[in-house]
Amino acid sequence: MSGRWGERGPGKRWHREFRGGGYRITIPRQIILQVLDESKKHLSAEDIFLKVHQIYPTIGLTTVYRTLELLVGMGLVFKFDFGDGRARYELCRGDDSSSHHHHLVCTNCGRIIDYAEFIEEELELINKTKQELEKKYGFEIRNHTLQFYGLCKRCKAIKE
Amino acid sequence: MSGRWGERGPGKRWHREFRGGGYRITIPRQIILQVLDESKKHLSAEDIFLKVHQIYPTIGLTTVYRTLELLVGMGLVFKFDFGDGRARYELCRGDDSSSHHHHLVCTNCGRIIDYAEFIEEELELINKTKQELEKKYGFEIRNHTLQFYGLCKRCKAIKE
DNA sequence: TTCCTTATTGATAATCATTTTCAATAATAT
DNA sequence: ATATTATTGAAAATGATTATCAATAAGGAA
Repeated sequence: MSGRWGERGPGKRWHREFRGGGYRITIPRQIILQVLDESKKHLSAEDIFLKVHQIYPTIGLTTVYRTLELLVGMGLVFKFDFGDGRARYELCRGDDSSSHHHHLVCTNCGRIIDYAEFIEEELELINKTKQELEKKYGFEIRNHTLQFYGLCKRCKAIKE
Repeated sequence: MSGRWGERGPGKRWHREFRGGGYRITIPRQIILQVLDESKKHLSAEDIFLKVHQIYPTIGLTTVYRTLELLVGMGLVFKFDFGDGRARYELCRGDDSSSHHHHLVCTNCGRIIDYAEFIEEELELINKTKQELEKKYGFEIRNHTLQFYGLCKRCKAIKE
């Protein structure tokens, strides 16, 4: 409320990543990170803009886009797409089970389900694949998505 | 060359799917399908437009978009996204190994690699997951993607 | 075949998410 | 405190995709 994130809040938390890259730690950036940190779900740029706007009304949508681009480049945020024309963003949270991006997407209504079944097994295979691909193609892999597309129960029923 | 696709070419091939849905089999649709069928790679709408244009110069970009949307809805074409702001389209070719959508995407330069390593193992696990998810969530799953994001060899080198 | 109905087409304009531009502002180093 | 320069936000520009609408053509009926 009293605007001193720089002392012990999110501002401090990513201090190294920012200053190491020559980037400044600004209020808008701190609040965007705070919003991402407090949200579990895949947010669109506008979702983020609206949430930040409640805390910091002078924020501009442009700044949100720019900051997200920066954070993606820094590897702090993961950007992905469900095919509905708007990108989604999510804070990277290490390799634990809360950071996987495995979804079930309805191509008709756009509904998205984060599933957790087989996550352990999947992550094991994916990790193995990842290492092999990094070696073979010289990539530095930072993230992955596994998405299933189809019709959700409701849309399937509507279409008979 | 002599434009008689309706006799034994692609026009005939998807006759059932079209007429069954009440859709008409038109020249533009046949050529779009022909182009998709002859292309292995994930094409953007504009890629497809340009290829169709060489065969059928009066084609309009609008028709390409509309037809692709129709084909996606019919389940004949798979639409997906690499995060570069334009959708890609690919003809569905059954469940064989030529129809997987497993990619390695460079988030810096946009390079895309279709990899084939571990495909068998992956498909096995994915198929198992798919069936479980269909049962649990009532989805009718039609497709999936598995994508790894990161920096390609070249971009990694440039950034030190 | 010829005509009729209506889905489809293609040019154009409209949308919508994302980027670019640029003068004003604010975060750091000195 | 001050100078330097990254960052911001408003507004305009971009680029992919979608909606509009009169003209055309596919497929069924006569």
